[in-house]
Amino acid sequence: MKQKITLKHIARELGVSISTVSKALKNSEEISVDTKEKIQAFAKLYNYKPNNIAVSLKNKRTKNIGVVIPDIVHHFFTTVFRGIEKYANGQGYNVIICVSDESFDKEVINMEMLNNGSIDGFIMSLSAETQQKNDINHLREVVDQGIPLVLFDRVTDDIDCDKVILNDREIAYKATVKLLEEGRKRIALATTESYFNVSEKRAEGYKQALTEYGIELDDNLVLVLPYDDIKEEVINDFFEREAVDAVLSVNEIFAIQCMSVAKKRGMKIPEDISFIGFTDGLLSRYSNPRLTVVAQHGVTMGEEAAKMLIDRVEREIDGNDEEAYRTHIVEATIIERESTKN
Amino acid sequence: MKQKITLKHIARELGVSISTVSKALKNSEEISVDTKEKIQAFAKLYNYKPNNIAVSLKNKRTKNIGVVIPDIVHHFFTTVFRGIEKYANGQGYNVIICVSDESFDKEVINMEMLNNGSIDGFIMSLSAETQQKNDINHLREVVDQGIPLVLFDRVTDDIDCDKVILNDREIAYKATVKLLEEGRKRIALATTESYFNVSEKRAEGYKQALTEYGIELDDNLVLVLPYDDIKEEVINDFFEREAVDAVLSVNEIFAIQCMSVAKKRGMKIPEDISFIGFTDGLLSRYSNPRLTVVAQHGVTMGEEAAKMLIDRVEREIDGNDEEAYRTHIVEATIIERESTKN
DNA sequence: GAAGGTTACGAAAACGGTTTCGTGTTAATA
DNA sequence: TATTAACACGAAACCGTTTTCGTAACCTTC
Repeated sequence: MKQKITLKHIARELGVSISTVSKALKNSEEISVDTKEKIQAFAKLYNYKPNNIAVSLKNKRTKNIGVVIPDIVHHFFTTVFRGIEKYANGQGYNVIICVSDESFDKEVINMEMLNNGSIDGFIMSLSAETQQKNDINHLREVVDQGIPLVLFDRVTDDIDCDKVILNDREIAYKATVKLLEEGRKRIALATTESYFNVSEKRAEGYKQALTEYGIELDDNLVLVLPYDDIKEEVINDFFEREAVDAVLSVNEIFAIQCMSVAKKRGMKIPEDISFIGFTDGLLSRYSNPRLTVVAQHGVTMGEEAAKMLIDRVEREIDGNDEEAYRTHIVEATIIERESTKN
Repeated sequence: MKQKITLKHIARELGVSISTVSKALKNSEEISVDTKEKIQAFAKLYNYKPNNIAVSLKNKRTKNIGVVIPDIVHHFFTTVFRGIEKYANGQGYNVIICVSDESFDKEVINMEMLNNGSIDGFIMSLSAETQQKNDINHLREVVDQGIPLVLFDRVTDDIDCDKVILNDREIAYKATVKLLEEGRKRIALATTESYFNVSEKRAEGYKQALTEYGIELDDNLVLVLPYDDIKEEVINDFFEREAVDAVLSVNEIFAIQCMSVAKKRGMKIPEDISFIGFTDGLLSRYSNPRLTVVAQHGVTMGEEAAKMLIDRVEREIDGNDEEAYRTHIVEATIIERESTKN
């Protein structure tokens, strides 16, 4: 078991000082070519790698970014994370990830765990509970400390920082219009229980489209489902109660489940009823019929978030601090598959 | 923007030495109650948090663990990661994750990025390419350096370290037996192209069961599919060519796709044909019919891997180094749903 | 040959903690 | 009153780097 080698070891072994070794390995002009070659060869031979922790302490930057998300076993967050990781690694940054599990307390604890010098900045999407309570003191604190923060998807207007969001309202509007253009009259909205800002925005788009097409809003057509453990009866009762000829769903699970119930009730898709869901995950791709979806381009969102964060981190280092906060909007697209008419 | 406060600040402000502050905050007996109270109150007021980087440098341990996996947008790995993160966070460890994207080079680069003092140990699952080449010098190197390493799922026999694996052979055997007990005679195996050790083990179990039931092995019943971009025709041709009354699939995607083709060919599930897939993901749960699966208990695997790693890290610190390497076997279970007979 | 300029390197401070050891003050004891 | 022990704290080393500054030794130049 060979221990990691340090500057000190090299210096002692070669009979020079630590500073000389450090400079030589950075190819400093200060050191003679002979000495540099000797030191570099030795370092290479023993596979010297600077200790990152020491460098971090000295430089006051870690090249780590902290990601706090509500869930990882979830297609959208996974793809966003993929984007973050991809961009960050490309820039030589590592990614430390913590999962809040939709819990406010865990979110706070996670942030505290990371906010002790371990990271250069945060990328976050708020937990359900945080959004409900709208308690964002933990975010305020990091912003006040001057630690760069980028919020994505589940953001809050109450905090001033960089953000990456989807054009939720517009795309929901477009999706609804698409259903209307198919001739659908009674379009249901399958949405979440607790109030996520994204669900709200999607509902706005949905309503706007209906209104523009002269269709009266009917609250009975809004089906609110719990985040998990969805009972099929609930959906069945809904279909029993309401004559529905299309469903716009804020996620793919709701859409798939509604589709499944509709099929069981003998409805033909897309002849009798159309479906559009948010999130272009595996479920949509392999469902029967394949589900028309709103692709959220998670990877793009992640890359953009990482870019915004890293740009700001590096700007801070260079001293050009005061750049205004931006909100980047990622354009969702509709992927037409078999659950809607063409 | 208030800067983070350090021991030095507190010391200066309170007119004591840094050592006194450090000790007071650790509630050392050496410091008088008065002084301690004063210092602790001050620290609390200014929300003092020790700088993790400095502590890491001093202690030579980071309380970070590095996870390198082939893919994150993949249900199984995601659940394992969830388990790792859960256990690790509970023990006060953070998790840095890198994705190798099934590429050998990226795997090596990722490990090098982390192996410079940033982490106390690795948890890994090998990339497809690494398994193909069976080039494991990068693993050897970290093991030689005495850095704890835990391999899970996609492991190699050629490296001596802690491992967490599934009882792949046995569970594939059981699944096949289940199909045989249903009276199935021509059981297909849908498997991957490149040779993953897990696919191989599953194939072994499959073959063993057939042999024990006196059924001659027929290589024509083994359907090898590419990892992505599967063409439906390939599967259709397979069904056209071979009379198949059951399919055991090494993952859920293959199973779902085969099921979809079988349905299109007019076969009744599970009357005419049964399906069992590995991985209890969303696809299986929401497919039609719902797919009977082998649950790999990813969270358990992740927790176990994290536990093994952290135990070893902490043992090393305490000096009781030489504990033999273990291989923990997680028992998969079969979840019966609608794609098999009861 | 004195003044000034390079060259090539080392000493030391700094990053923010932890920890060992030394020491001045006070209290207890003989 | 002298000795000693307990108490409360500070100095300093250390973790592994980076970086500033100082300085011998040599080289120019007039």
